[in-house]
Amino acid sequence: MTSSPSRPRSRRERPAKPALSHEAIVAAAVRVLEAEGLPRVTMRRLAQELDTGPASLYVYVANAAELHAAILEEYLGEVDLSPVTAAGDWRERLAAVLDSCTGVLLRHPALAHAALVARPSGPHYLALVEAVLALLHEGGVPDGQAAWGVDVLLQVATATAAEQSARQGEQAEREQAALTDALRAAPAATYPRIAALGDDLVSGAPEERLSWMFRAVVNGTRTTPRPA
Amino acid sequence: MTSSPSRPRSRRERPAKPALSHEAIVAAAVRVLEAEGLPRVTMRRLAQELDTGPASLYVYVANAAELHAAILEEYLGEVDLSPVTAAGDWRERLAAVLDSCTGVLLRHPALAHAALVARPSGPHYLALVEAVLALLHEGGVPDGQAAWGVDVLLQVATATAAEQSARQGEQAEREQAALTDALRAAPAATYPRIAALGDDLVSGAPEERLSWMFRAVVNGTRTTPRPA
DNA sequence: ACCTGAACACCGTTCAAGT
DNA sequence: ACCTGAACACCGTTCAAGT
Repeated sequence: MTSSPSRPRSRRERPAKPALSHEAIVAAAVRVLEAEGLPRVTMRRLAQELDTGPASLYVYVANAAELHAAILEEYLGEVDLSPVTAAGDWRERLAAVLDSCTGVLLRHPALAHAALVARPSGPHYLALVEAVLALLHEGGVPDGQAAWGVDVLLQVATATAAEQSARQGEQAEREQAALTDALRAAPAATYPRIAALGDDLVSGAPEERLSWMFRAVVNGTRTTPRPA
Repeated sequence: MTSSPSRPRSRRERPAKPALSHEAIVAAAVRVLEAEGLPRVTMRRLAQELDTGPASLYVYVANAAELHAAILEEYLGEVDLSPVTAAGDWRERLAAVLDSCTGVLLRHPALAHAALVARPSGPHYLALVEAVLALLHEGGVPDGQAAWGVDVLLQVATATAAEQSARQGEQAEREQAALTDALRAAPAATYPRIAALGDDLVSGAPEERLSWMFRAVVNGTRTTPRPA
């Protein structure tokens, strides 16, 4: 955000050469992500966006992985935490927070994938952990179980988004079809339970399944004591 | 490593130019994976290993992602399914199968990561699904819940391995330390629950936590009815 | 002291041209 | 018909050299 050195304009089309900084790089990354998708968020593309060479970015960012984590932190701020203080059943409000989290990750597919690799530790991530812990506490879940349960819950939210987002495009649809076919064609002699359950294995809308998953994991967290 | 064209040998050090096939490519991939790690399992490296150009591989493999899925299928054959027919508590035997699955994925780190992206559908994967279903059935878990539960269980096994394997190397250790610090330093005013739980959030050995996770998800699967 | 051009060592995938 | 050399369009990261 440098000022134009010649004549000032009330509204410039684009800042000629914004000063480099960690913040500016993350902002550029978000811009490119929104406009061109995460595969294009590369050090080189970002350098181009910031009108410099790729080497310059390494003054502010350790590597590409750290950058991905920073982008993730940024987006975690979009998770709707209002259900924490809303009225209603704590389970439903917890599911709402987790649904929002999955939704944010799904909105920018490959981001979810980054979420599994990079462990964030910024304020937005902490706020999300706090929200889940607060709702588990409200539901009377013992502290020790809540402490470990928050991990599984966020993992399910993240992994589901990562899976879903990976299964986009024609190739992934063929893979999904291959799995459905393989399950249906599984011989009852070798795979009796698969045969017995049949289409039930792939039944239900994704949201329905995800919602059940969250409830199941919450119930498990509530009822499973930690080892002594 | 070409064979000498002059005199024949009873035992060549290495086949001069193995015939190309999907099988041969996967075998070469496993070889390179074991010797050099997954980052080196690239189309180009494999082509070199098979003494040809990268373009030739595309006659037998659609793309790099499909190849990763094939490698994963291969390794899933190493999962120990013997607990299915062993004696003892079904929960413990189910945990043993899932532990073995996580173990296989952890043995070759980045493989787990591929497992989240590529949905396999080969016989080894089906056998794993069958094993989990059989044990849930033995435990009296209703069919519908088992059908959806197997997804969460394998997801937890996979995601845990992916997380763990991503957290290797110096950089990842610093990230983990940053998270621990951030949790400890979280001000009680903004993050009361995090502050209340303290070190409990990062307590326990990884295996202990994983074992608890499996038990919690199994319990949740057993007790959470599917929507009508 | 701070920044970066240019290079190093790679990628996946395609396609025209060979056998 | 089957295979592939060479090219296209990229990567992340480093470091010597500039200002």
